[in-house]
Order: sequence, then structure tokens, then C-alpha cells
Amino acid sequence: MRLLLIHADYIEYAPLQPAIKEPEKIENIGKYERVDECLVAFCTIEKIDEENPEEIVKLATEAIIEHVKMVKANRVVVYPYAHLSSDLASPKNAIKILHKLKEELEKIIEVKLAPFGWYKTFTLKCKGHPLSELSRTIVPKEEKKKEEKHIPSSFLILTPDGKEIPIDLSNPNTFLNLDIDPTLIKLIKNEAGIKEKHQAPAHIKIMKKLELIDYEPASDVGHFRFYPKGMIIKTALEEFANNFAIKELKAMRIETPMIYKLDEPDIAEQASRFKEKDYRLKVDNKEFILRFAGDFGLFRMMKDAIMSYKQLPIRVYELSPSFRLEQSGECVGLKRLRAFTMPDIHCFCKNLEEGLLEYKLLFEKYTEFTNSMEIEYAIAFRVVKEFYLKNKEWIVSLLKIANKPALIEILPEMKHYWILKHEYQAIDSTGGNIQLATLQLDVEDAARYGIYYVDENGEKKGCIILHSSMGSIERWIGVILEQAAKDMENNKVPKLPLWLSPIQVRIIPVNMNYLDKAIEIALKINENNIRADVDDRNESVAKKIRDAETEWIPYIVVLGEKEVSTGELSVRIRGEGIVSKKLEELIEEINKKISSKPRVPLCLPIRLSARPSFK
RNA sequence: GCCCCAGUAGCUCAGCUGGUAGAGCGACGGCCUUGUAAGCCGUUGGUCAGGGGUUCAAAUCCCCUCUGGGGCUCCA
Repeated sequence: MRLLLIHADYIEYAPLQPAIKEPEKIENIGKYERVDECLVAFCTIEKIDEENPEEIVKLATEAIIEHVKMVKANRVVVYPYAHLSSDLASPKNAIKILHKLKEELEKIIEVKLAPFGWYKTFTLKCKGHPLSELSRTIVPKEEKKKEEKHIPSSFLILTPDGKEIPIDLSNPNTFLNLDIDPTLIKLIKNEAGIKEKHQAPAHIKIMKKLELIDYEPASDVGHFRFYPKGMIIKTALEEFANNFAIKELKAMRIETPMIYKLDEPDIAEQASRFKEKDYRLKVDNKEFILRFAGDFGLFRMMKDAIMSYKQLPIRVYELSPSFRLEQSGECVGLKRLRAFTMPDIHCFCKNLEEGLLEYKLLFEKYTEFTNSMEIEYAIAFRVVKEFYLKNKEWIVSLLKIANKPALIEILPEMKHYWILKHEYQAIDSTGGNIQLATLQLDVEDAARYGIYYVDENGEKKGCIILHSSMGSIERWIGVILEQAAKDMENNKVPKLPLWLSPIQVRIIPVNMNYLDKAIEIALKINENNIRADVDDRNESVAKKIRDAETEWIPYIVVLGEKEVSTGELSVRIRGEGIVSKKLEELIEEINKKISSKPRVPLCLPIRLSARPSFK
């Protein structure tokens, strides 16, 4: 907010004609107001004021009152005056803030507020003493801090054979024509703010068309409803996350509450570092916060845990919903939500040396995990300069595991709680990136939240904490659908990975005479933990095939006289064609393809005619 | 959160220089008994996102709200 304060004998003004589309309503155009012995505050509301109107009003009130006392003015005239800044707030908000300012001042002194949004004529007699003219700029305190903190990062590409290619994000020539992984180039373009397609991500239409997931307007922005088929995919991914953490990494699974009291110091501390992106609620006069990450409950639990150096590294896993009040304009489809399901694995290590061993192990596991998901992705590291210089060869050894070059962001100094992190980023159908798995090396939080282990000498020591996640389940669904959309664009038949296809096999009886046999076959397939159903609707075979194809069903079996008499099924494989197979061969093929991926049972009526349509 | 664009039947959309709505698909009913991407006939279907305003008259013009999309901003 900009203020120009004038101590005046009098001011006289009258609104003449509207200056904006929606000016404040006034009673008499052209009617003069006169105020004597006053401090006139010419006042410009700036864009930045919209972020924290309360604070701005408070600071402005203080500044005006301070000056009123100094010059001993009897009253204040707040005079909207757009011309003190070139970065204006929206008129709607400016009016709100000005009225708020009037309200606050009124508690202390007589105030007049000139109408907003009018061209006004005015006469002003300035007293002319040394303190009679003064200008002030009011800026939110937080904003000031932010500006001071900002030191730019530098960027480079690091290859598995240890080559460093410095790049400059503000100069696309330094990276656009490099002969290197095209997916990484796309990631860097995103990082540099170069966007190729300005359109809605394709997964939104697909998730509705396939009856997986949809918006729920009765909820808040970024909260979705999951239909039965969407639930199959979500459950399968969750089970995959469980298997990864529990079977693969031998982590201990826990669960912690979703709601926390804000007056607990450590909770308040974590909340304050997350700005205003949290959901708050008041119950029984107590203020609560909805968890925006798993750390709340986990850190409390680990603070109380007694850990010996002999037990480390200790891995803890939690899968649970988190809530973040992301800016409404940022919530798009499944890319960014306000409610999401997050698998979290935290590893508690003795020291940096053990932390690095653990990091490398997790890097290998997460890379293997991401590779198995049939998507296009690139890796980005963020690392504090000092750490990078000491450990460059170690990072190269990670890249050798992934066999991919990576973007490296080098932070001149420690800015967050971690000294090293990396992300797996998928590229969507519009060329935008979607962050998936991430791994962070945290050297600060153990001390901050009192998480200790007891060392060889019986002394308490702070842990090194590795935070890691495969990324939210919802995002993974989005990315898998985006991958299908990209295939479609490249004239490939769009598919879901077999293990995630809600219906894996559809049996189509040629007519009602073969319905019983069809159901018998479907049940047999289901017994093998493969999801099969039967299209028993009274439609032509052609129609049923068409519907199965538009549902992206990977295996379609047509059942008629021929099949029943020979025992050879006619199997239409999505994107490939029709082959002849015995039932056992079909089951074997699917089992082989799904391999160790999770098997979620069919949670729908086996007969299509028994299902409602959710579209 | 800000700026811009959009919202018409369950779905996809037409109508939008003002005269209170239409198609295809779906659903429902019937006929057909089906062999690898839509068999035929009929019926049903709407507070034109919600609210307010202008007007004799609003889906159509104006304002507000909600929801979605694009672009910013933000993402310890």
C-alpha cells in the first residue's frame, strides 16, 4: 500500500464521473464534501496487499495514527488514489481493504472515506509545516523476508559417465539442441518455464470416459469421487505401495492421526513453515490442523521411541490421506489435489555415512519401481553446493544405476531442511512435468523435533532422516492416463497396464444360449485372481466388441458354438488382433504378464446388465 | 489467490444480431437372436450452472456467486 499523507486546513471534493466499470455506489454525483483540520491519506492499494489484507490494514492504521498524533490532526480523510503505484490490486479487493482501513481507524479517530472508482475534483489546503507532507509504503513483513532470502541456483546436466554440461535456464540455446535424453530436455524446458501446449491435460477426459474418477462439486476444489473401476486402480496402486515398503524394504507400517492440535509447539512449528497451505478447523473451541504430510504423527512417534544404534537404519512406512490447501487455480485434474493419498517411507540413520548408503539403496529401489510402471520420466537432483562438490562421484554412481542423465540444481547454500534430494518427473501429454517419487536427505529435523538414538557410548545422538515417497496414488493414476494419451497421439492404441486395467478379460456370448457357459468361464478366470466379466446385454456382438474396445479392455473373448464345441477360445487382444487359445493358456499368459504386481478382486457385478452407469 | 475463457438433456454438442429449446448417443419399452468397433422402431428426457438486474419479452445483454479450463503466482 502506498500512502501520501497531507496535513491540511481543509479538503473539499466531489465525485464527477465513473473511472472504472463498477464504481462504489454513491448517492449524489457532483455533491461536495468538505472536511476541516484533517490528515488526508491518499491511498493506493497494490496487488501485493491482496495476499495479506489484515496485516496491511493493521500496518497502515498504525502508520496513519502515528502521524496523526505527531501533527495533532483532528480527523482523517482516506482518499482512494490509484496514481501512486503501477501495480494495482483488483478494484473489488481495494474497496474491501479501504473499508477495512476505515473501520480500524474509526475505532480511534473520526474518519471520512472518499468514494472509490470515481473521477473526483478536489481542493486541498496543505498546512505547509515540515511534517505536513509525508509518503509511506506499507509492505507485508513476510514479503520482505522472502526478497532477502532469494539467491539463485545454478543448473547443470550430469551424465552417467560423469560429464557435466552446464546450462542456463534463461538461455534455451544452452540446452535445447543437446544430444541427450529427450525426456530430460522436456523436463528442463518445464523448469525454464517453456510450455509447448496450452491445453487441459488429457487424463481429465479419460478418467471420466472410463468411469474411473470424477469431480465432486459439493466438496472443495481438488477433492474427487472414485467410481468402482477407479477404486480398483487406486487399490491396486496402494497395494503396490504396501508391497514395495513392507516386502521390498522391510519397513514397519504405522498409522497416525489425521487431525492435530495447533497449540502443540512442534505441530505449530511445522504448520508455520508450510505457510497458509493447511486446512484448519475449530471444534469445541480448539484449533486443529489437518495433516498436510505424514511427518506430524511420525515425528511425534519417533520422538517417544527408544532407538539403539544397533537397530539403525530403521524404516517406517505409512499410507494415508493428506490435505493441502493448494491455490485453487493450481488444482488441475489429478496433477495437484487438495486431498490425496500419500505413501511415505522414512529411514532413520546413525550418521551421514549410513544415510548415504541408505540413500543409494533407496535410489536403486525407487528407480526399479519407476521403471516397472511403463511411463516416460526423467530425474532431477537438487543439492547444496558444498555437498555436491564433495560427493559428485557418488551422485554419478547413482546415475549409473539409473543409466540416465539427470538435471542437477545446485543451491548456493542450505535453504531447506535437506542437503540433497531427487525426484522422478513424468512428462504429460501437454509437455508439462508431474513429480512422482522423491527422496530427501534431511540433516536438520531430527534435532529440531528431538528424534534421537543411543550410540555405543550410551549417548543420545540426532538421526539423519531420509524422507521418501513414490508420489501420491492419485498422481500416479494421472500419469498412467497421460501416458495412454501420449500413445494415442502417436497413433498407438491407448492402454492401461494390464495389472491396472479394471476389467482384464471380457467374455461376450454370441447369444443368450451361451450365457451360462460365459459366466462359468468368467468365474474360473476370477478364481485365478484375474478380473473377468460377461457382457450379457441384449446387443449385437459387434456392438459389444465396440463397447469393450472403448473401455480399453485388454482381452475380449467371443463365445459361441465354435468355441464351446472345440474348447478353443477366440481371444481378441487389444492392439494386436484375434488369436485362438485354450482357457488355461489365456490364464497362463495373463498370469505371466501381471507377474508379481498386485491382484485386486473384481468389485463389480460380473454381469454388465447388473451394473449402473456412472457417467 | 489474480487475470482471461467456458458452463444448454445422463454424455457429446447445436441454438446465442433478445420472441422461454434441438440433434446424436445413453436410458426405458418393443422387435430382432445376433460371430469381432454402433441392428431396427418407439418413448422418456431440460429451473439453459445458481442468484440478481435491464426489457413487454432473456439460454441469448449486464452484475454477483459456484464449478471447470488456460495463463500467472505459489509449491517448507
